[in-house]
Amino acid sequence: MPETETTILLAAKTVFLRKGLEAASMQDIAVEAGISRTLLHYYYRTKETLFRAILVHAVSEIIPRIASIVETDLPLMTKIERVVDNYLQLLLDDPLLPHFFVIEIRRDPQVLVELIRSRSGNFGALHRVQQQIADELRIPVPAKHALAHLFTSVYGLVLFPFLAKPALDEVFFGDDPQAFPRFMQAQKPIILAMLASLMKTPPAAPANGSPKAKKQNSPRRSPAPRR
Amino acid sequence: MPETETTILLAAKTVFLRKGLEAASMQDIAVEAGISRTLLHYYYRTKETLFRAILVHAVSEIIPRIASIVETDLPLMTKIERVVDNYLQLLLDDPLLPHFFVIEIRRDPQVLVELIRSRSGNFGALHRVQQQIADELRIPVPAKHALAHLFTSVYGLVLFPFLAKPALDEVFFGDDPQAFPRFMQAQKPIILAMLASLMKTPPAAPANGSPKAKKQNSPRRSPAPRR
DNA sequence: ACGGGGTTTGACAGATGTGTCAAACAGGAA
DNA sequence: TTCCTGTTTGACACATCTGTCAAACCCCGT
Repeated sequence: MPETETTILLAAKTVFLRKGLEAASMQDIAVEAGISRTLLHYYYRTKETLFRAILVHAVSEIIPRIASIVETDLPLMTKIERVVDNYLQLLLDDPLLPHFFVIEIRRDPQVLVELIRSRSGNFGALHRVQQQIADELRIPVPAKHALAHLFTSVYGLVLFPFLAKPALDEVFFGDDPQAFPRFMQAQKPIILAMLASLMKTPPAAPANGSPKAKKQNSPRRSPAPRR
Repeated sequence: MPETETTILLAAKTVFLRKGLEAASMQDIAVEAGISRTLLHYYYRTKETLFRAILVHAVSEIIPRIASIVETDLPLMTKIERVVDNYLQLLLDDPLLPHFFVIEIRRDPQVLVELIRSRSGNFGALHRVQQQIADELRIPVPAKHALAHLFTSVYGLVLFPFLAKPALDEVFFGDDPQAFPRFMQAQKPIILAMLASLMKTPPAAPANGSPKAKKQNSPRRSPAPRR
C-alpha cells in the first residue's frame, strides 16, 4: 500500500508528461491514481501546484547531471559523448520527457528556461564556452551562436526519436516493446559519428558502444514536495 | 474583406498548430478569426471536422513534395539535400508545423500515419530503398531499420530547431524576428555535413543553397568509428 | 418595396473542468 | 469509551466547452 502522495505524484507524472498542463485534467490524474479528485486538491491545492511539482522534479532529474558534465575540463567531444550517454539512459526510462518539454517550452518558455537556469549551477558559464565551441567546429559560425548550433544538433539527434516514437512503433516496430530501446542503442553510434564529424579534433578514443556500463538507477527517491 | 471560409481556415490553422486538437477551443479560433463561435459550426459542423481539414491541408502541403524527391533516381545524398532544403523553406514559413505534428503523432499516431501514407504515392516504395540505404551507411545497421535510422537523423536535425525555437529565442535571439531564420541558414550546412558524414559515397557536388560561395576544402578527414 | 436564400448571431442545453466545504471516516491518545 | 487530528469523499458553485436552434441580418433580383 504505497503512500498516497507518491501515488499522486506518479499518476500526475504519467498524465502530465503525456498531455502537458493544458490538455491534462485533474480527473485524468485522479483516475490514473485510483483516488477521488478531491483528494488531489487536498494534497495540491490547484492543478498548477501539482504541475509545478512534476515540472521541477523532471528538470531536477536531468539538468544537474548534464551541467556537471559540461562544467568539467574534458575535451568537447568527450563531453558530448557523456551527455548523449546520460540522456539516452534517462530517456529510455522516461520516453515521454521530450514530448513534455516540447509542449511546455511552447506554452511558457520563460518559466521553463528560468527553471532550467536555476538548476544549472552557473548556467552563465555556458556563454564562456561559446568561443571554444566555435573554434572546435569545422564549419565556421558566429561565436555568439556556436552553442545554439551545437545544442540543436545534439538535442535534435537525441530527443527526436523519442518524439517520433509512436510513429516509429506504427511503421517499423509494431508491438514489440523491446524494439525501440534496441533501435536507440543502434542509433547511438550514428549520433556520435555525426557529431564527431563536426569537430576539427577527432575524438580521443573509440570508447563507445556499450562498455562495462553499470546499470544505474537514480538511487534517490525525492517524493515529498510540500504543499 | 476576405472570404469567411479562408479567414476561418487561417485562424484554425494558427490555433491548431499552436495547441493541437485537444488544447484548442472553438472559442480560441473564433476570437482569432474575429467572428462568432457559432459561425464556425455553420461552416464546419464539429471541431473534429475543422481539425481534419487543417490536418489534411498540412500533410498535403508537405508530403507530396517530399515523396516526389524520394521517388527519383538521384543519389541518396542528393535526395537528402533536396529534402532538407524543401523542409527548411516550408518550415521557415510555418514554424509551428513540427510542434503540431509532434502533438498529433502522440495523440493519434494511427490516423496520422495513415493520412501520410495516403498522400505519399506508393509509400511502400520506401521499404524497397531500405537495403540501398543500409548499403550506403558507413555504420552497419540491420537493413530492416536502416530507413528508421536515416529518418530520425534527418528529421531530428531539421525539425528540432523549430521545436526548440521559443527557448532559443529566449536564450539566444531575444526579440529579433530575423535571428532565427538567419540561424537556420547557418545551421543548414551543419546539418548536411553531419548527414554526409554517414555516407560511404561522398556527395557529388557542393551544390549549396547559400549564395555566398564558400571555398571549402573538402573535409575528407572523417573519423570512422569502428566497433 | 418585397421576398427569399445564404450568412451570422444570441441564447440555450448538456457535458466536463476546477476548486471549496462540510461531513464522514479513520486510528491513536487520554 | 470519548476525543482529537489527519485523511478521504460527496455535493455544490461556478466557469468553460461543444453543438443546436430559431431568429435576425444582409444582399440581390424582381
